Amino acid sequence: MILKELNEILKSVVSEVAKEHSVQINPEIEKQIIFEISPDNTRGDYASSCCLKLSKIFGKSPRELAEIIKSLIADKRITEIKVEGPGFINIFISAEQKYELLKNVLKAGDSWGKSNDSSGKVLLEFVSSNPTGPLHVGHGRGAVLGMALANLLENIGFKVTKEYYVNDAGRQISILTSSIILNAYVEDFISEGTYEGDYIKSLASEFKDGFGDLDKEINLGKLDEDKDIRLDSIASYLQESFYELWVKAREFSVDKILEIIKSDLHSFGIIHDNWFKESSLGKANASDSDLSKSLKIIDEKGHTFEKDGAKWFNTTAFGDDKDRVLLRENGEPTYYLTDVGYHKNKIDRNYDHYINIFGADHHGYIPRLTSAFNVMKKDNQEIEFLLYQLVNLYEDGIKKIMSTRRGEFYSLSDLREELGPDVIKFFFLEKKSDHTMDFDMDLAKDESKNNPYFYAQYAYVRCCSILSKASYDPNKEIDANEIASCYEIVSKAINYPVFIKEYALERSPHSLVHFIKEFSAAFHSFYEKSPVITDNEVISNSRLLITVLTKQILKNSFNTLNVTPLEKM
RNA sequence: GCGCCAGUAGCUCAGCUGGAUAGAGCAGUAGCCUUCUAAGCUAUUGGUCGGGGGUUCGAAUCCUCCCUGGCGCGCCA
Repeated sequence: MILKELNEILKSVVSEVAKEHSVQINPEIEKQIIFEISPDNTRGDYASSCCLKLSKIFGKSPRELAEIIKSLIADKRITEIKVEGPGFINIFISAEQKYELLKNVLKAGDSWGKSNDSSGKVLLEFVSSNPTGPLHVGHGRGAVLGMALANLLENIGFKVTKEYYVNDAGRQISILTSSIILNAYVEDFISEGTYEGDYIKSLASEFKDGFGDLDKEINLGKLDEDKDIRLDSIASYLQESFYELWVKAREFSVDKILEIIKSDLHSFGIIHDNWFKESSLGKANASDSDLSKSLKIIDEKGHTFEKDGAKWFNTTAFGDDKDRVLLRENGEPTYYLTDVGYHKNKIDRNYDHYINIFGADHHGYIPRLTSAFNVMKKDNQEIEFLLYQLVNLYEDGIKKIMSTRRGEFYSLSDLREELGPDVIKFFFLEKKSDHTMDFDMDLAKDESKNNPYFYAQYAYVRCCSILSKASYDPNKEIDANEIASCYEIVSKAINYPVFIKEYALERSPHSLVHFIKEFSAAFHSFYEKSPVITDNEVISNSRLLITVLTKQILKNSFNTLNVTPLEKM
């Protein structure tokens, strides 16, 4: 990469000057000795503001320092170097050199943008929605974000494992199991608090067809008025009196709903490598379970205490605002402990980076999980969290209500059936994830430049359309100046790996969407003012090269976002 | 009350590890189709970057206080 090489030249020149002036440069400042990619050609191809930052320690004015550095920079690819403004160094690359650099893009093809700059294993956990129903629209945002992030990280050399944590134990699953049994075998019951909706009814009837009739009747008897007490007593009654039914119904429900979730995800092209079941963590009192192992470590490191008959973890020592209970007064593990155990299991699987994508409503959970992780982790392991905020759907300018009291809700698959997966992915990724999003369904359906998804796809379609009529011939003559005049397309193409790396390290797929929008705009503009297929063979071949490059960069970008580029519209 | 996230053009949002005149799309205004898809392009109007202080050569960006909005603060999961 030319930018990397230019940065090395700049660094060595600066350190040379520093030596002459007996100036010490600390690593913090050294990081700032770099060139940046210029957004337009008025300031050259690359610019550095390092002299503004270094002027103080050199005891010289920024411009003065810039002139010294300028005089020492030499590289055959640079045609011009200028000191401008308060002390910026702007450098210009020759058109011929740009053409040479573009050949690398063509050579790399689909792998342009990929690198091995980073290394290490990443465990990326995302979605992890409870297997109690189909995914809703909000889950979709987390799912799409996770997939795009995984692709970005893989582009720059990380080995990423995508994991889904399945909460297949606990109270919600008991309620789900009860819901299925009640719907299958009981005529009339109080539905408040149970899972409802068409998917429950159809699963219940499917289960009844498979399991058959019961040999005794379910008699719920008198039930408490309190919803939670009622639900728990139904669950324990069913579990005790109909054990086989209960176990079968639970397995059936979880399996079936996981199938629904998987199919929701697959229809968006989202594939998890690993489905980790909470039930596999074992019991807290089993000596070699993940739960007991994690308890033991936190205990041994002296971070637990007993209070009110429960076992606590002093997470406040790690920045949490409250200490947290691990084992309840009755000896049962809390949900928190199961998550701690899950992370113990993750740690033992020896990854370098752990990334958890959570809905923003779980942000309060981060300090306590980080506390546990840091107590249990091995050296050099680190954890980070990415949050995504709510999605509000708007249709005809009106906020769409996504759930009803009957448990019927407007699901992710409903949205997909209405719009198709790709435009949804593009829209979800367009905004920063940690920001509430208004999703305009009318705009998503619009087939005009107002819709950024169509606008970008249309640029790709135009490339394909041109290239179906003529092809770039690398052996024929080109006009380097003609190519270099397409500054934005050329600059973005040459520097594409730099952008990808930045977006991956910043964990910001939304920046790639903005890149695509800008890049498409640059191509549409080019398309209007520069007819590609002309009588002039040299000009045509040059413009065909621009078209080929655009197609390639758009393709690689769409692929990274897990969006399928359209060849025709 | 405490914590997290946000407040940038009429609307939807970029920019935020300090740097050269604050960007884009929509909406508004004025133009461009015998020519590779006008499903598009060009030009232009529009901003005390929520408000007050501070840090410095320089602040939308960092610190602090305040205002407004969203979310979260269980021995629930």
